[in-house]
Amino acid sequence: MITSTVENYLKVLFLLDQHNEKPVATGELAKALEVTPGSVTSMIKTLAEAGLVDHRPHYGVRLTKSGRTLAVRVVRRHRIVELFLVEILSMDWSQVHEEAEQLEHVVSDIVIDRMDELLGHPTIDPHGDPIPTADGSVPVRSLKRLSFCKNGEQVSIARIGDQDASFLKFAEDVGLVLGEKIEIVDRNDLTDSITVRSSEQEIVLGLSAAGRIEVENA
Amino acid sequence: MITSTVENYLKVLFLLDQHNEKPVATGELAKALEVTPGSVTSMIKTLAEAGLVDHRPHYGVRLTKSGRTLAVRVVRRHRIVELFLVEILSMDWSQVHEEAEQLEHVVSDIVIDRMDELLGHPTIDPHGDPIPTADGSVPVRSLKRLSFCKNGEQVSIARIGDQDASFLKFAEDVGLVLGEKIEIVDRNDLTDSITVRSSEQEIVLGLSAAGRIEVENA
DNA sequence: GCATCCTTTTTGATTAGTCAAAAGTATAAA
DNA sequence: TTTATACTTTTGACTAATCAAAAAGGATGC
Repeated sequence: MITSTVENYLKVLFLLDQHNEKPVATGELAKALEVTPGSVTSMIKTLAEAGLVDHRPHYGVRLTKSGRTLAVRVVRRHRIVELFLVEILSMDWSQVHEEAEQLEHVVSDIVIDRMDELLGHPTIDPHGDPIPTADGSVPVRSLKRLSFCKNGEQVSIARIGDQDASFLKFAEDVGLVLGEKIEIVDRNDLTDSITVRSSEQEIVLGLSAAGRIEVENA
Repeated sequence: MITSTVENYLKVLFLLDQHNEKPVATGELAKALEVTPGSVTSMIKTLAEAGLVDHRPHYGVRLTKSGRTLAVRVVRRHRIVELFLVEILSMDWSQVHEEAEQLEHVVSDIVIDRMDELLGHPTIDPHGDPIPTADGSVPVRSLKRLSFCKNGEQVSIARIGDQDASFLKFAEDVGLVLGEKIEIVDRNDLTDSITVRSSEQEIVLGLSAAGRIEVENA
């Protein structure tokens, strides 16, 4: 039986593996899952025996095909649930991650299908992350970090993947919401900050905060 | 921490305790939870130490006040979720019990409140069972079994608490749905059956099946 | 009063997942 | 080459929940 714990290991492995091209280090996984490295090693052993991951000791872990399939299913559930909570239950953007973290392990396929239908087969979740399709394909978006934009560029907010509720709340408050068009007013390496103008106001962000926001050309 | 297992023990204890006036026997609990009697005894010991139940060995178990409070919260979550799945996600009556059985342990109070609001603060779930209020009170309905009705009585369907999906499906198919008005055409002890007329058709039921349907005077 | 039967409790083992701490490896610096 | 450092793996122990099987209670019949 696939427990929630296993689902979490696979999901986090999938999410970490997207950025890195290298296999995932056990320590990295331990940090992301908030367990000790020893726990990860022993669980990885179990997952490897079940054929869900490939493990080369002292090197790293990678999902197998069947591991990836399971992981993608969990991610799909998570993202559909998040969007559902925001759109249908009018919940706050910043609250839904925690909630979805629990629900992703128990909602049935039937429920997910209904939600998907009710939402009109959406392709992105409230944070701008792609929603994997029912057949397991994961759309890829080519986005760039706001911190890499140049003066004068016109872009629109495409993703704020951050899971920190207070950052999300701040972004929403200053009008940095998905789809919002902004112009780069001043990107300043000296002060380590970037100033952008939305339809409503000018906002100054530190470059590291701006790095957590992704945009596409408007 | 309150685990799902503990929540299930408390919930089942609450539901069993409603019918019986005697304390619940461990064997009864074991049957309802589909575990061995030994498992129940050891869990009951744990619950008793946590002050959630009173246990008199070789006699029976009863919820304490705090145990009951927790149990009622679980039942509230279960019933709101069931209704939500039927009303908002258009799921089948017969499927939602299983689903709610999982969800009841993970949905947050915020989500339950939103669902409750969206549903217009309902008082009964899809099976006709009362939905406990947020402050923990459980409305009582005075219903009688269809099998106890007399010829000529006019009643309306008030509750079909059965959790067997195929029985629920049958009831729905023949139009025995909540609120439906029916008349008792022939209650026959000899053939152990009862014939009722709804607006659409005449239906013959065995008395034991009729015992699983509860009605109120129309 | 005592044997019988059914239920309950106890005992010992098992599984999943975890942690703390010890032991082992790889890499980079000296 | 040796040593230091950082990371990974192993080991042993613990908790929650379970089961199977043995032991103990309690009610009933005679």
